[in-house]
Amino acid sequence: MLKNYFIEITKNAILKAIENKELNECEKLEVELVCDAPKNKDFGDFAINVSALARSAKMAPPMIANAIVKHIEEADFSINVVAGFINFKLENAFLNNVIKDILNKKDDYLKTNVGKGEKVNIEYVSANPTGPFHIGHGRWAALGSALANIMNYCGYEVFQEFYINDAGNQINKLGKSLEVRVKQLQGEDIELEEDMYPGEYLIDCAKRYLEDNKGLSYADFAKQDMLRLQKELLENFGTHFDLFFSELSLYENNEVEKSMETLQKAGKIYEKDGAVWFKSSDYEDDQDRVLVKTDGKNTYLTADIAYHKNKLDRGFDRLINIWGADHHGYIPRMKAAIDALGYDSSKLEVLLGQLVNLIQDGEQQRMGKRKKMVTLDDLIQEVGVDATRFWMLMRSSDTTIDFDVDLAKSQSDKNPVFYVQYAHARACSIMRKAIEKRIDIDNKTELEPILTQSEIDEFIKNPDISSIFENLSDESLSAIKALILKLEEGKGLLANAVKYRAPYMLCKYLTELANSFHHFYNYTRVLSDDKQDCLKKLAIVNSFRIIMRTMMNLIGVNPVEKM
RNA sequence: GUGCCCGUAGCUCAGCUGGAUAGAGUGUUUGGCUACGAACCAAAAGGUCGGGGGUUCGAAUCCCUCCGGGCACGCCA
Repeated sequence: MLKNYFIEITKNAILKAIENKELNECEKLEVELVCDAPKNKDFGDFAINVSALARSAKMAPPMIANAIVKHIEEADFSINVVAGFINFKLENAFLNNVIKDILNKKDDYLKTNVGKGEKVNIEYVSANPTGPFHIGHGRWAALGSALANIMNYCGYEVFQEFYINDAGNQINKLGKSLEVRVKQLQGEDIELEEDMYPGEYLIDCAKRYLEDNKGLSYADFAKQDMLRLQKELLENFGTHFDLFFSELSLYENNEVEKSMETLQKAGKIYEKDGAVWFKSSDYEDDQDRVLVKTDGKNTYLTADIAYHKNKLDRGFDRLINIWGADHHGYIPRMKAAIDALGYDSSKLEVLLGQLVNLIQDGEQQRMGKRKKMVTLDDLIQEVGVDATRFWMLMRSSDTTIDFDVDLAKSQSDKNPVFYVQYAHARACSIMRKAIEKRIDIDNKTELEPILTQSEIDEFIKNPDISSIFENLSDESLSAIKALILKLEEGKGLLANAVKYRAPYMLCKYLTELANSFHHFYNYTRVLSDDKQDCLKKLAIVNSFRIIMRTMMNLIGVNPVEKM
């Protein structure tokens, strides 16, 4: 990465300057120098601010900068100093190397080994199998799968998991609700009771039950039916799980019992008021938690402890759970349980996402509290998978999303995803045009294509685009430089997105990159009869296409070639 | 009351490991298609970075405090 390259150079120069007594010793030599693009492009392409050294070196920032610069040899770049900033301006050879590198590594160009092979389990969505997903689930599905993709791409060994909450009381309720719906279809005069599931989706489920109940109970049939629908939707939404883990199986395999025993042996369990308690207040939790209720049934936590033990026993170095912010109070007890079981709770990382508010008819609605709620399925039908995913991912997960359904429908073509896809499709179109036959407008005769695919392939093997930096307009030249630098930025950006578990950074980057391309396109004619010139510019277009599709694939948005 | 998240342009949001003139999309106004996709580009206008204090050469960014909005504080899942 270019930024790190300049930081290295600068650090070495600092050492030399100190050696020559041109710079006072500074304690904060190990300070992290930050390299960024200057606000003002006239200063250069990258800038390092040395003001951070000012205090310990007891020198004014400009003097420090000048002392350092003496020890940097200009190569493919030039330097100028403004105040405490050392500005680097790239020469053309630098840009040429970026293009060469991208065309050489193709879809692997953005890879950095951040993960170092660490085994990570990402658990997300994990809904009850009692009905269709609401829009909020869509956020977790998009976030989890995008995070899994970028971590996997950057060197983690990622395993994606969905925990099926199929053991609780809600399954009985689901079964009873289905029973009523079935009997209604059979003509019985019977109504749903107060605490049953009112959704009309169970009517369809009842129809399927009547067609073929497979010899299952109402509850089992409904559960399997709902789970099947959920799985279908998730796959359709570009979200793939390696494992759907059943809560019920923890009971069937006695794993709940075993983890309870482990806690017992650790002395972290006691009885009080007819219930069994976990002494989570021995850790960071502010109070103890019930594991077995007075009615003899387990709480949700009890099985969840066994589940996390199961995950840890499978040898993951790290567990990432994606939870809605409404579950944040649950974190301390889960961490306490992991510690009490004898594992390291720092292996558990909980990514809290703020909720999605649904706005309908100008009114805010609480998720799942209304009968006529909009499901994720409805939304996808209306605006499509790509637009939905992009919309869910483009905001930091720390921000509550107000999802105005009507706005999303009416303005679906204003969704930034189309801007991004358009840029990619445009680039693809240019690539196509280059090898297609043309029509001469004046004579209405057919002309041979400008280039053949094999000519392009040959050029791409060892591209040299240096010469196109001559003979271009100022606008065109600066647009090309900006585009190439933006392409190069992708690698560092992706590494950061992984580090901060923040796929939204990719959306922002994609929008910026698309803008750089559109800008470039506007000032630079790519196709012409000059074959060599064409090949060089196509190399840039192709590089753009590669970075674009790599990033889009990572967030699960389809890099369409035509639209 | 306690804990967590948020408060930045009319609206939706970036920027928050402290650094140059606080950015983008959208909306408004204006200019740009006889050549590769105008679903595009460019320009203008638009700001007490919620208020106040503090640390610092320097604060949207760190600390304290207050205000406003959201979420959670179950023997629900």
